[in-house]
Amino acid sequence: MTTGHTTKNLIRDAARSLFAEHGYNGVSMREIAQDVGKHPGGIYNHFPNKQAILVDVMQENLSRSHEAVIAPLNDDLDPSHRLEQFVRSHVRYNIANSDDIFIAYMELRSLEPDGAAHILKERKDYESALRSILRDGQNAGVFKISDPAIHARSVLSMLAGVTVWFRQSGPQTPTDVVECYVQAALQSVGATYSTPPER
Amino acid sequence: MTTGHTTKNLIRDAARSLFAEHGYNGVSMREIAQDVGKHPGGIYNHFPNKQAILVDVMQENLSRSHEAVIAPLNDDLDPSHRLEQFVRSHVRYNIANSDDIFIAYMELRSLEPDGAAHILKERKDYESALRSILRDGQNAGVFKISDPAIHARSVLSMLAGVTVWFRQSGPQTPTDVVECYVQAALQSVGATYSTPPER
DNA sequence: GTCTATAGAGCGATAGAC
DNA sequence: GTCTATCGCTCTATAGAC
Repeated sequence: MTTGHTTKNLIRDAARSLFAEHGYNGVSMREIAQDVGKHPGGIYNHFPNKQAILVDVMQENLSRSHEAVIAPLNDDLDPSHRLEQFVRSHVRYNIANSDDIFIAYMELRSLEPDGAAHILKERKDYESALRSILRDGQNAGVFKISDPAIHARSVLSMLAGVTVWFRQSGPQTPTDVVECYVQAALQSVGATYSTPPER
Repeated sequence: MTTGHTTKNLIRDAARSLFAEHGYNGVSMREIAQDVGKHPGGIYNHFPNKQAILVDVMQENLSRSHEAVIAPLNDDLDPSHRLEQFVRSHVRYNIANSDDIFIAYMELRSLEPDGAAHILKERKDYESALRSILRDGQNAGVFKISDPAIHARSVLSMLAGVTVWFRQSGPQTPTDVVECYVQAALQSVGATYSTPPER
């Protein structure tokens, strides 16, 4: 996913994959080094310590997901279509970057306080973008929700779940899965969902 | 949560709490021992190794949640009310046992193959109980879902998310939160949700 | 920038006295 | 069943040659 084959990027890519599979505490610097074909000490020429690799992986994901999901949101759309736009690009991003999403959810607790503060703030921004869509829809009377904050979190955890089970090699195509989650997410806040045009 | 204050139960309780906070790989036998006021070697009088503690914690959760959520399901009810019954008891259980739910989702990858096989089977049974409710509702024409299997997983991950943020000390009461998730879950499969009687 | 070598600490697990 | 003591191993991180 990272562009450029510098050693630093190779280390980040290897760490992302290993962290997603075994967890931050389940991966050693030796394993990361071996994955990029280098010797253990060499990693410290590119990152000051193990924690910095985790922070780097998480921050890269946050900026990429912001660019892919939050930035394109069109404020001129009505709440239902804005929500649909959000959910569709969010699920697409989750499927295409499942390792990152898995890490974002699982390894918050592995962050030391300094890194955690910045990353938690970016996560809050992401959550509040969805929450404001839900609030608009509630005020406009097109959503049926009793608490926008809780419904925002419930939608996000629902959509994060796709990374746990979806595999490109499985029976469903990404497009099928995206459409299914769009339906579930829109319906969960009481928005009307209409089947997309036949493909 | 475990009844009886035998040393074995105290070890299991301490491990559950520590595993939920720092992850299986982030907790040492020494920390568990210190939490129960014993010395490290003493744990091995009650469990053969660290992995056995994790398996024990997970299995206890599976049997308790089965008893609390799956066993009471009333097959005579129509799909909508059966789903509502499932979701309500499931969310209640998740809130009251958030450490267990967190561990069940996060530490599957920390299980060695032997323990994983049995626990994955019980999880599949749990998921298929929900899936069969969804299929019944789909066949009866009362749910709007394009794939019962995906919607079942999406409901379960939505409901598991409550453990990430809900705290008893927060602004919402458990009853409020349960009701909100019941609404979101029922609406997500296109079932009609009517506000519960005023309390 | 990459290597070898290793320091220093913490890990799971065991042995044996009581 | 609990203690003390310790083995053998792996970990993160550093030092210094090339």
